[in-house]
Amino acid sequence: MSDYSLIMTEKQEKILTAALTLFAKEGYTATSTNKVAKQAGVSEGLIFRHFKNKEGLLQAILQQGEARIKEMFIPILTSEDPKEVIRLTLEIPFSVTESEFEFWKLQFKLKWELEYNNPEKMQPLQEALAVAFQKLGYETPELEAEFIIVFLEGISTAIIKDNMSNKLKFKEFLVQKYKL
Amino acid sequence: MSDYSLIMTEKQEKILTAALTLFAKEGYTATSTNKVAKQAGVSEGLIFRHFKNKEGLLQAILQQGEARIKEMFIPILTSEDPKEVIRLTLEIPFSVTESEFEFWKLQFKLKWELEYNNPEKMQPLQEALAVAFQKLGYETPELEAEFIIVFLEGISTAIIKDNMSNKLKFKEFLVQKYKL
DNA sequence: ATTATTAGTGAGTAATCACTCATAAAAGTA
DNA sequence: TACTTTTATGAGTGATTACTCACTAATAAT
Repeated sequence: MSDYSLIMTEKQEKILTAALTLFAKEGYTATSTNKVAKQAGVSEGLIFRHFKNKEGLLQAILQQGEARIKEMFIPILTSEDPKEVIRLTLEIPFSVTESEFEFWKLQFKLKWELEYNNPEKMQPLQEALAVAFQKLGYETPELEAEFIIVFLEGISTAIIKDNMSNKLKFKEFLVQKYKL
Repeated sequence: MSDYSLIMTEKQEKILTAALTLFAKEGYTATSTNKVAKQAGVSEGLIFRHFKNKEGLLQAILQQGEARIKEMFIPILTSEDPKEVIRLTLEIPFSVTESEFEFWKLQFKLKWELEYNNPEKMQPLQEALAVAFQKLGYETPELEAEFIIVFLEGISTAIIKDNMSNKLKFKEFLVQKYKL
């Protein structure tokens, strides 16, 4: 995976923004580079000048987004309080801001559209959860941690697809369930 | 949604089988009708004779598969034993047979690729779960039911993507968690 | 001021897309 | 057997695809 410079021209950023929006809404394969160019108000050729090809454009988007996601994990991975680790983890899908929403949706789409499979991205979080459950005296902390990770996939999907009856109530329910 | 006859020629079935395999593996949009025809050993025109267009082909696949899925739900929805209702529900993703696996994968892909969104498909199951949890004296049976439905999405994803460390152990863990 | 480098354009290209259609083979019916 | 209907083919079509390239505009370096 090659790196993309952080210094960008105005048009380069407009391409990335337009592509993220369209990829998240219509899907990567279904979005043509022509469409991206029009949305960004840019000639189609410029996309290939800056990002080499369509896949390079996608990689640039992913690189930017993943850097932002990693920052979200820092407070969880550095916390010493086991209950806080669990609470912060469960809160992740509820705290996805408007601006990050598109990127989250894109990631879920890509998981199924391409063989963009990286469960190891959740590994550090899962290990932190296992430690937390152990501290709290749970019998099988590793399984409890895996349970949460698996569950996280479900909540995220429900939230992104807007299939959750009442987010706040559900969140309170989770807090109660784990006595956080 | 139009109906597709259950009586089919040999080639018609070969088209459906090939399309299911390819759609599940490569995705609906990314799979060309030309590819389907070649995999089925059939001329491309035949697809359009039998299924009108590419979307009709997809609908025929979904119609067949959904009928099979519905049958899987019958024993759960008719059971009087609340623990059995919960146990059978949690067992669903673990009991997806080899032949049904492709269809399950396709459904998950379509959920993100197209706006093929139908959470109401799970509604009867969710209601049955709510009744079950109420019978067992849970404080908030509706939220417990929603919890299971949300969780089901996570387990199914993990199993389809083969991200589960040990299916059997995890299943036992769930049984213990709900004292089934 | 001159040169070199980068940013940006837009017409053009081969390949692929879903889909049509004229025609033929096969199957069903009388 | 003769006729009708259905099944099947495969070449062909216009639209769209990702991508190239010759060229110009702007910026940076000497």
